[in-house]
Amino acid sequence: MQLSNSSQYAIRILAYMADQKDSELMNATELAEVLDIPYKFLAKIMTELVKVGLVVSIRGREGGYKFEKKTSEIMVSDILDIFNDSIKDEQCVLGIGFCNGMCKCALHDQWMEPKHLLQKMFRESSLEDIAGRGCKI
Amino acid sequence: MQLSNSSQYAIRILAYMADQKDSELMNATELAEVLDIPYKFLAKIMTELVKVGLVVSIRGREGGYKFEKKTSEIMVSDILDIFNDSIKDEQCVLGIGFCNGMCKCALHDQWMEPKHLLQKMFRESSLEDIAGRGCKI
DNA sequence: GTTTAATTCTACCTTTAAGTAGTAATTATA
DNA sequence: TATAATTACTACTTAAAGGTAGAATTAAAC
Ligand code: SF4
Ligand code: SF4
Repeated sequence: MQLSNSSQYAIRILAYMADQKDSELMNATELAEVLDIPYKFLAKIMTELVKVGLVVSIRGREGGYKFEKKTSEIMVSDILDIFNDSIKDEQCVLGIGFCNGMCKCALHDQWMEPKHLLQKMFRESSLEDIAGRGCKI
Repeated sequence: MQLSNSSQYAIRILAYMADQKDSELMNATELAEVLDIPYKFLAKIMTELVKVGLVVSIRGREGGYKFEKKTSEIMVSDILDIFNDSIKDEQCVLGIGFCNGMCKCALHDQWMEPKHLLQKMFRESSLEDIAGRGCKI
């Protein structure tokens, strides 16, 4: 009942980047150091973020990563999607989900409300919301 | 963002057992067959359920498993606890949770409500509630 | 052009969850 | 007492996630 490591790292990376508005371009070495994420693993994650178009990479000397879109337009759910961690509409709490609407277990209806709250939270919170408070996550 | 396989299986097993009130004692072979869970894996899970005292096992010929407590007294969260899948009070949505109360990200407060709903749901739903509807989960 | 600081790629290693196999122990029943 | 049916135990294998290493590639700077 938790996000994958990759999602957690990705969120922390992007939130940190969003915080450093002044220095547009951030390199992997610094990110890994300050966020205490294994350098190579971070690089792997960054590559995925680039592939999916959230950030762009500038290769070569003086290179680094920067946002492709405004941080207010990048939602947490966009990040979770990449690592297949977002909550699908049809997802059962238990993860079982054979049961059809006709024959519901006691949890079925109770799950709707927290599910919607979570989806709303992930879909409506942008990186700008998460960062921009002067504190690291 | 999902329960482990073991938790899912355990819930399905116990829910099925709860449904079969007539035949008190259920054996692993039948459970594995009807629930379509690998026999050996099921046996392993059952051993854990026995260890933790949710069910008792009768060994030897004509043996099997039966509940130790009333199914109305076994809560979903009791099962999740066994496989370390329940939602801890201090658990952050993102799973990060370095952040103290002083410096909260935008998700921090939004997470409280769905978290409490989920905890309540797991803690207050018994096996009797989940089963007893004539449908398999 | 060469050097150098940076990203990217491919392939591998490690750890944990999931699943399997075989055998020992237990007990009702014939 | 022998047999068959059943759980318990120990150890292994497989699959997936998490993480690492090193070479290849890129492009600024000199
Ligand atoms: S009825 Fe229960 S087990 Fe089935 S899909 Fe709904 S919540 Fe999941
Ligand atoms: S502030 Fe955000 S990241 Fe930190 S513990 Fe709270 S929810 Fe988690």
